[in-house]
Amino acid sequence: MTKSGVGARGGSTTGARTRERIVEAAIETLKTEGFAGASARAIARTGGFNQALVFYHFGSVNELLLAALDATSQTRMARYRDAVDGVENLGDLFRVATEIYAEDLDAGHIKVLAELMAASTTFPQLRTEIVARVEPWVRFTEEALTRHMEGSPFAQLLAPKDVAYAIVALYLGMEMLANLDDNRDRADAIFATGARFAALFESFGA
Amino acid sequence: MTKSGVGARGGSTTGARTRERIVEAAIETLKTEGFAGASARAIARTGGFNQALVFYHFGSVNELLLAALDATSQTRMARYRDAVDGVENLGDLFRVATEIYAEDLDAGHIKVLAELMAASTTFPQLRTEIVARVEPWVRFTEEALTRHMEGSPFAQLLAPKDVAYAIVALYLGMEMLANLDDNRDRADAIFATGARFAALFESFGA
DNA sequence: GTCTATACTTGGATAGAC
DNA sequence: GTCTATCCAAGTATAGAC
Repeated sequence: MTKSGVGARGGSTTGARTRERIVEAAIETLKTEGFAGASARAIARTGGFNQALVFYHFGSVNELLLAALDATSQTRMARYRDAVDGVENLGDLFRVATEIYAEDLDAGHIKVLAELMAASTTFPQLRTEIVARVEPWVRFTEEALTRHMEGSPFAQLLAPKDVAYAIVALYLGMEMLANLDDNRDRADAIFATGARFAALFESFGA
Repeated sequence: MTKSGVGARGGSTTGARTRERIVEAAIETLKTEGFAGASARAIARTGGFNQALVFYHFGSVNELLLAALDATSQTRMARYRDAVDGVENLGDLFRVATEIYAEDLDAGHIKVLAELMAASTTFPQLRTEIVARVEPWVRFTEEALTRHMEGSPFAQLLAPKDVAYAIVALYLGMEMLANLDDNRDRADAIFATGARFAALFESFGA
């Protein structure tokens, strides 16, 4: 509703840059302080700007947080798309997924999503919005799987849609667990296990 | 710190029953309103008692919420232990896990944990406490797996500890996703896929 | 478009009556 | 051990100056 005046010229006005700064600060605060700590005041403190700007540019804190989720999702999706592009087989897919996931974990990208998902219990208005932002990830995973599972003898056993859903769930769960004990090793071990499995699959498929 | 006077006789005084009522209300509120909605006042409203009792009996809201997590964890652990007791093979294990997980999802048992895990980002004091309460679940899963994977040709490929960690992560993630879109079907599909896999494993092992 | 000031609300927590 | 009353801190959101 409340929007800054970005003209039809498409140039980035000062207002648009401020919006970006606010979104960045929101992401950072969400990562380090969690949802309950991501108040307008805390976000403003993080970004070094005025608290009232949040409401001027985004109307409410929750709307800002959704914009923050949009921003991370977009950059992360681009990264994943790019990385998955050069993949030739299921083993490669696993290796690539392992690497990027390590990035995610270190940088806390998934945390933004996880925090907002948990918060959507308290703020039902968030739910629909978040569903719409999770769905592309399930679809992306499903498509990547479909491409590389075709012809595999496991294709009949495993519906890509289900596997994709499970993988997204696993990512979320690992993020939560890893953040809890500050231990990436176990997530790494899971990927290693998955990789061994993928290798096994391919030996059957050959 | 602040504790009600439960005497050495072990009988349940009125104070002890009130504690229980508060814990139950906390669980209920956490499930329906989420962490951000689980204020002392909201919990008191749910349980029909006075808000000040939370502080008298538990010192702070967060300490109450941890007590709530303890309570659900205990009853759920008992349920899982009981159900897994009669299991003879990996296929059974899957069937049983599927059934109880459906209960969890419907009743929102895991939600209590998921909400508190997300909140632990904001309240670091919660973290250590929650780690201690997650660990038994990983261990329980690991032990159940170890019992039924022995002798399987996959035992060398899959370290029970890693698989257990992955399963706990998967449970958490599925809970979050299922609550998001109010759709249990996909979680069911994942279990069904897992069951087909377990059957495949056993056909190899026989 | 950004800042200051402020109104309003909710929640944590305690004191003191019962 | 429970309730009423209250204090205080923090947060959302808006009005109005700049």
